[in-house]
Amino acid sequence: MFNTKTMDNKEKQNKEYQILIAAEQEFLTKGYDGARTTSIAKAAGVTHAMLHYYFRTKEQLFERIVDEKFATMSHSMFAIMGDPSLPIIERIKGGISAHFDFIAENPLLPRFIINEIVTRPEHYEVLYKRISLIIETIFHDLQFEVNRAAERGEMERVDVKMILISIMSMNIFTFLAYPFMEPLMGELMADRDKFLAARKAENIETIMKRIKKQ
Amino acid sequence: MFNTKTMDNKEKQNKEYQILIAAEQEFLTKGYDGARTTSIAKAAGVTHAMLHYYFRTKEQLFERIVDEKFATMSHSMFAIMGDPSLPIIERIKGGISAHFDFIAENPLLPRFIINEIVTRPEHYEVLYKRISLIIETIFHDLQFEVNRAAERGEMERVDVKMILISIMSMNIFTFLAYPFMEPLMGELMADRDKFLAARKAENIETIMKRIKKQ
DNA sequence: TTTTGCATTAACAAAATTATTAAACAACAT
DNA sequence: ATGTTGTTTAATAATTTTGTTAATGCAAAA
Repeated sequence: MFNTKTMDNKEKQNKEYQILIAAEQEFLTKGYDGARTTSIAKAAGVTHAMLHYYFRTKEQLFERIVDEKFATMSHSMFAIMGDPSLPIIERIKGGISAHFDFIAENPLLPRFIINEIVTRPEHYEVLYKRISLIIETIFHDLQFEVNRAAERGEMERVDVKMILISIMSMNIFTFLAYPFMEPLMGELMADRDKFLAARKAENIETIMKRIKKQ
Repeated sequence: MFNTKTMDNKEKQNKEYQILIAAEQEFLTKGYDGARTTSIAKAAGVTHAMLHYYFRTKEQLFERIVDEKFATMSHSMFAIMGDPSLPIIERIKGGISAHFDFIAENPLLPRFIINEIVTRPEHYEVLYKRISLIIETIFHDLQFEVNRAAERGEMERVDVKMILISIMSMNIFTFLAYPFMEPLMGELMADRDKFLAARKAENIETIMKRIKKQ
């Protein structure tokens, strides 16, 4: 969603903003190639000339959405970091949970980002640097804590990078592949919230068992 | 890849087959919307009128690729089942490894399937039934073995469905998000094979710890 | 009130993409 | 040789989608 704090009500109701909202939905669900500027304009309740008036080209409108979604992705990754004031085990537990919740609120984000990077490598440079920075921050801090805890015999001395990948894999895949899991889960899937709660618990349990001292 | 056993050399060199090969590559990397029939024709070394002569429409050509890729996905899922003659722990270990290797040989498959299902729900019905069948087979058999082993105290009594999701999550995400991991992994990523071997080992280790008796 | 600047509309142009057709060609059986 | 069948090419049609423009409105500043 777009920065609502710096937008007053008038702005929220104006056409430019409506176009952004509609574009976000269209690009997230259909990707750049599948998105249609006419369809965005229609959903926003404006003529498609208006769309071009405000954003010039489909490409420029898309860039606006990409920027915003990359920022959201950064936030989601920071969520894994957890609360540094907690003991390391609790901290990782909380990080997994927070990351899961973040993706749950942005379920279309992972597919969008993955597709963008794979099919439009020109975006890669900017994202690469952004991710590197995040990873440096999270990784060094966490690995330091993990090493200390391992020395105290509280947990295994694990490679935090590997653990981070496993956490992201399990959390993100839940939403990427949600449509496939219906036939797999049967009854449990009937209630989406129930299923997600069970998956979150399972992901936490899996990582906890991976890092706990045997 | 297309059934090469029933195709002699003459057929392999013919235009229809070349179009299929080119279409597979184009659709897998760019998706339906991003793919261009002219680009497929060019890559196949035929005029684009030839493409329409053989396959009538882009849609029909695409269906051919979808059918083939859905079949490949089925095979990948069966790989998780492992060798039923082995003890359950070894069997699951082998299943994870085989599944990982299968995806490694078809790294574009997961993104293609996920995008198809999300953006073209009309395919969902056929896939739903196909997955259901596979899952029934794999799940019942594995859960039965797991329950027996759990009674003998050899492992935890886990929900096999949850374990299957975790395995697929970690194996598939490795390839879905491969481009993102470069900044995360640094040196290790320099050698792709080394990284994949490390990831496979980590996925196996994670699941083993999850199911082993504490 | 005039001017200025942005917003809006409708019509249209341009480009890209998919699809068709008519005619030429080749292989081959009769 | 002739007719039949399927293949190939070049040209072009049709459609879809993106982008532009000129005219008009409208509200606030000068």
